[in-house]
Amino acid sequence: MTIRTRFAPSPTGFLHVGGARTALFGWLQARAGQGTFILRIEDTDLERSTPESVQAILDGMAWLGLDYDEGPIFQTQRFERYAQVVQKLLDEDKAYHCFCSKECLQALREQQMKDGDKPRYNGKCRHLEAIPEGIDPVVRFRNPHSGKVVFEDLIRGRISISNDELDDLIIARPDGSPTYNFTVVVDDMDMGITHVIRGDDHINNTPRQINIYRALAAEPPIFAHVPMILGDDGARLSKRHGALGVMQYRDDGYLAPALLNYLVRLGWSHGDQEVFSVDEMVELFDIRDVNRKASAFNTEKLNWLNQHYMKNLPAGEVAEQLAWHFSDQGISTASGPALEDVVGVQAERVKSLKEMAAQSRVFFEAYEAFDPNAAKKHLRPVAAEPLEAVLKNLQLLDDWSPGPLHAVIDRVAAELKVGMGKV
RNA sequence: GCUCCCUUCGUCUAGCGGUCCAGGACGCGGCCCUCUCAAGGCUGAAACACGAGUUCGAUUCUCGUAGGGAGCGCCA
Repeated sequence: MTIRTRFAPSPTGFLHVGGARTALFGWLQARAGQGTFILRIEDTDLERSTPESVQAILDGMAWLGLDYDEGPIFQTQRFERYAQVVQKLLDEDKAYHCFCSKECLQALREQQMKDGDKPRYNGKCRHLEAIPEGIDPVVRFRNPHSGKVVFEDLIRGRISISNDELDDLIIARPDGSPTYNFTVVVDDMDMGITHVIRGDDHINNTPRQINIYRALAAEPPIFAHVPMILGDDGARLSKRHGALGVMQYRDDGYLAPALLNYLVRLGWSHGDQEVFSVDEMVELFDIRDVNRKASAFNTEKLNWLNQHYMKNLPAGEVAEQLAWHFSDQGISTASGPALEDVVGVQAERVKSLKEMAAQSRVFFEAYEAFDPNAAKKHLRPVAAEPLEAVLKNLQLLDDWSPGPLHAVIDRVAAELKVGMGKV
């Protein structure tokens, strides 16, 4: 069987680390089996979906190097297909129109909660003889009343829930637009998805989705529900509490391979190995080895990995990323040492590229100001002033020349009795 | 409230009945190296949530308890 996986975010914000890890797992599973990885944008919520979010997701995935073979496929472009399937279910009496008002359903829910029951639709419109006038109905899926749904989750193991816990969910709104639990099924079915790898907040939706597959006479895919990621403090990682978009990590000076490595080790391991190249991940990863419990994001460890990659990746590769930070910080690197050399000297002193650029600023300014060929005559007053004092104090000014960078760094640092972070 | 799910050092994890008075990594402490800061080497403290049961033997299997999470939308 050729593996087909997909990542299906809804474009209502940036790509955060939790989503990125889910995408990574799906991507790895596909790459490992020479399968296909598909990107699908779940934008059926017209209210909250934005083109900016779509772009943010695309940017995030591109930065991480998670390339997809098919897509992006937008659900909003498949409304015709959904309508067709809804009609089919209606024709086969596997779905029905429901005329209950939102208010009525709300009242029902409250009553059930009050009685200590699990709120669910009571099936009032299941067998309606008279069709009420003047109401645009929703369409509900006729869920089986008896029996239970059992499935083998690749990560959680066997999960079973009895059908009487489930109610008849709405698959189409009065205006005909489809709802999530229905579109996922139709899409995954149409796209031939073999492994559905998604966040474990979807576990509870899975049984009802399986019922829809059955109604459609389709074989359900294999499911793998990955646990969520908690914040540094162990609390839920939410947008307003520490959740950052992956591009923020780029801006903060992290290398994509470091973030990827960190993310893959969060909830997954291969013996005692900590460092994985992308190729190794592809070779060793198996979704079945993913842990069940939620894990807390640990920035300290990410920092360690980031530095590891700054030191061990080919300097040229790191320099490319570093260049972005120099320009981001408005530092001219026109004159001065080669960026590869900066990486070579600075990598073991800082935790991020952003820091590396910031701390190298003084040297680039020095090079510019003390250019032996031209700058001797016109020291740039503003930038050169404090630096000049430092160098004079170090008696470096006389013999200054763009020599070995690390010697200068070491002498400046020694004089100031601090790490370069303070310079 | 109801249903489903989770539980090894502070954190990420190894462990798939005896090899575990529980191993690795980040972080933290100490020592060494060193003109500073790092980096590097060595080293130390630090965990099987609790209670029953199964078993000759449980971190590992079963069941409870406690704690945590998710879902219960005409959101995805």
